[in-house]
Amino acid sequence: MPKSITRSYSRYSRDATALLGGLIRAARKERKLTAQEVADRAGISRGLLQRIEKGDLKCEIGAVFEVATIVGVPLFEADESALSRHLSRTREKLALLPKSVRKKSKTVRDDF
Amino acid sequence: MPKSITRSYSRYSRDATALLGGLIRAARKERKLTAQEVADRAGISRGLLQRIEKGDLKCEIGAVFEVATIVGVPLFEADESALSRHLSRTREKLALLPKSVRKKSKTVRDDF
DNA sequence: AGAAGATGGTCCATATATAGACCATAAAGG
DNA sequence: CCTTTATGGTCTATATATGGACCATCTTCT
Repeated sequence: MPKSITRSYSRYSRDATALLGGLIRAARKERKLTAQEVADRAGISRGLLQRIEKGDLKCEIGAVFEVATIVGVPLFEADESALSRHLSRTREKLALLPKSVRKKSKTVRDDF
Repeated sequence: MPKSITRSYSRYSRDATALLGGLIRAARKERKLTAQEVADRAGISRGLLQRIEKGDLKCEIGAVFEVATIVGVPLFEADESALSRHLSRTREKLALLPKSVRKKSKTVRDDF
């Protein structure tokens, strides 16, 4: 990330991340799990878990999803098999779409 | 991340990330958007977008969610207001839960 | 109230994700 | 078919996220 960039995020993205973090924290407490315990199970540090629960946008998605899985917050589909099926269907669908998106048709009838 | 750790992820996390990436790619193509266009709009590099669409677990969640938002893949709730409401409810719920999770009650009646 | 423990924050060193340039290939469209 | 351009990959430098230690404060339970 050379230029030292401060990335901007839409409200939707921020809300979604904050919501996910909140759900994780709530789920963790309902299950009476310590931050340290969950962090250990996820193979991350307690500090990172705190940031995830706070809705920090700059955490790796793998860590966030892993924690969500551990405390029982469903992503997309509740069960694994449903998710797998959905994944397969998406792959099939993707196979049908054009491989490349053509942009420069140019002369797009902006002539009048 | 001192110790040079290769993080392990559950199948569920991997599938969820792959699914999200696939949905993003499918949505992008349906909308006839070039990888470069979406990357520019999201303020990220084309390379990162490729990794996101491939379901790379080590991308920052903010970038992933931002791209999803741009191409129109819904996170949690479809519309923003619903998401905001859900967020509020989660915050309220969280306020009711105990602030700390006690673990060492010890002497948990394992004595018999 | 006191003790034990959980949480939240800071700081630093370092592993690593990212941007950007580059190249090769493939695919769309004229 | 031939041109154009989108895609996918590699490589490098650098910005930065993370782990770990530390500390202060607050909670819970006795």
